[in-house]
Amino acid sequence: MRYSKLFGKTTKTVTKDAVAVSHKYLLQGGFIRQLAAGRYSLLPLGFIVAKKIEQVIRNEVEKTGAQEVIVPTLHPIELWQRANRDKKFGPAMMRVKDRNNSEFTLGATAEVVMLDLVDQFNVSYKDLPINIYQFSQKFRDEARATGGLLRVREFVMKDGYSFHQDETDLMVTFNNYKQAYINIFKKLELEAIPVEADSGAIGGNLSYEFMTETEVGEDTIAKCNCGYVANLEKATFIKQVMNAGQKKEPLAEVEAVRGATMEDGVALHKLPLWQQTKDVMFVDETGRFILALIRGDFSVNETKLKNLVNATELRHATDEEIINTLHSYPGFISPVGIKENLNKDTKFILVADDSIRTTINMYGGSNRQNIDLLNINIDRDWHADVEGDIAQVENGFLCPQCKKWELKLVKAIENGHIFNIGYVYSEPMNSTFVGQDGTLKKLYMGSYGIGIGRALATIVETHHDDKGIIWPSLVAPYQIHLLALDLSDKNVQLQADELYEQLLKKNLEVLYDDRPDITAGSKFADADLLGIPSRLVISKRSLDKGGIEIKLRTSPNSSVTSIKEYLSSV
RNA sequence: CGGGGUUUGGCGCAAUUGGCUAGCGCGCAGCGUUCGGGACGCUGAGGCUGCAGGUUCGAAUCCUGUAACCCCGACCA
Repeated sequence: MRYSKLFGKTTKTVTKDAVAVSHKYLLQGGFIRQLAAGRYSLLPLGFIVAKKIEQVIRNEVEKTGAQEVIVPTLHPIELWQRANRDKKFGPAMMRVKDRNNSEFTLGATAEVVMLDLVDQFNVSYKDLPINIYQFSQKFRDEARATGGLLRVREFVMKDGYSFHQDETDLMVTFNNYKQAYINIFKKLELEAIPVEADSGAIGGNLSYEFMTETEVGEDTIAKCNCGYVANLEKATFIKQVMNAGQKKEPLAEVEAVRGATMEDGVALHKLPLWQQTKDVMFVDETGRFILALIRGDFSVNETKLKNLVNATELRHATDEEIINTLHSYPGFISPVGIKENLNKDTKFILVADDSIRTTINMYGGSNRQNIDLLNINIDRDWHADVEGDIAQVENGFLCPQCKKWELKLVKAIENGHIFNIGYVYSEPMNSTFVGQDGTLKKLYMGSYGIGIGRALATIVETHHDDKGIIWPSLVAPYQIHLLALDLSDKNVQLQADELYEQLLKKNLEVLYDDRPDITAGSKFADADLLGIPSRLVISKRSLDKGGIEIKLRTSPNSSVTSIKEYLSSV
């Protein structure tokens, strides 16, 4: 490609809106342009990279037996409703109507469409597993798009789906896919760690996210030197026993004129934070109140809580609700006696983090203003409806795996996600296959996604220097960046054009900077910015030295070789 | 959705006690000199100052409304 003819140019300045490095360099290099918030065009350079990433994915994924298909972008809303997905995905779904007033959703993911497709073939166990995938535009009305290509509202995703007789059968494909993803990210030179994760809106009981550590990541993962890694929504830690063995003292009521914070409680009672009860009141999407109880030095992870109590949405209860509906008082909520004060029609559940068992004689509110209770003990003074882990991991907490080292929280980008979905969709959609015994059985399902644009941006995030991008060779838009300097010199011009033609004849991917009136410095700067792996310079000077100068983007040094020699080496 | 901010040629910015023809740099086009790390000179094109309404002799500047975009948070594959 002659650079003079390439659509999309480099720019010296870039909008101040570009905060993430990848956003900045991709704009500056002419890889992408923004249309609207979270909606980007890929220019030729960006599109070539995207296609190369797709090819890497295609090659690896097909090793799992996956076959490529393509399904429509607009999905009949009824299909999503049948699978109960419209509620789970909710506001992130884009909806449109056609002229007949039929409602569609713009595909945010395609589990139900693929399941419906498979269903049409009346499959038997002999057909299974079925393993299909596509590359297609996905639409998600994200609350907030950020970081250029890192989180967008419209993007190309590779989404794969597999259908099985049972979980055992799925696990074969699932593990193959896991390996395929590991291979893909290795080839893309993205260090993506498989992390056990929450399945979120896709559903299912086992999922792995492939996380790449970067400063601009929007997810947080907990890591330990021993190798333990988990998404914050899933990560656990050792909750050390504090005073659990001690003697239980009698429950006592004391006056407590204090503020509503944990610190106020510590200051007033001169007792450790961990001995205080933390009482957080949530309301879920059904209007059910959820009192989450946890040791004072921990905090509640809302995703864990949601999963534990089967809620899809949580919000904090308002002061007004705490006073009028729950007959308690903000800052003085207590598990002791709260249920007895409720009206019959108030839906309420009391959840305790298991850390509550590591300490006794706790102190905290009494559901009345300015009165605290001392020596609160579970089982004696109150009972939890549900007990489990709802605690948020924090830096320095003890690793649950090795039980020796501290967990570190790091920022990461989720670049892929594979799900063991099970019967989440085949159940409501009644999707079945004929088993060996002749009876109908439910299809067991898995799904596997990678966002192309996000992978592209993550590569830039992790492969750049202060001058620009450094593309891994497999996904570089071109392999060779040929710079011709001194083009006013006829000889140089001739030799450069000739060299370009020769390289093309060898089927090499060459970007030829043939701009006649651009200074050397600009061409070098652009070459650094674009990040093509190997740079060739042909100029009066290089020809005087015997040929062309070769420099790799990754190296500060260059060498000169004759054109003939170079051509025979590539 | 809550908090903060921004909006002036393609990009980065300036001009507000309301007042000349809305400036500057980059970029773009033409000519010339240059030519190994973002050269220089001259010339030129390019703006309904986000949009709508209002106040005024006069609005980029004041008022009202509205939209888009960015950041933090909430949310989220």
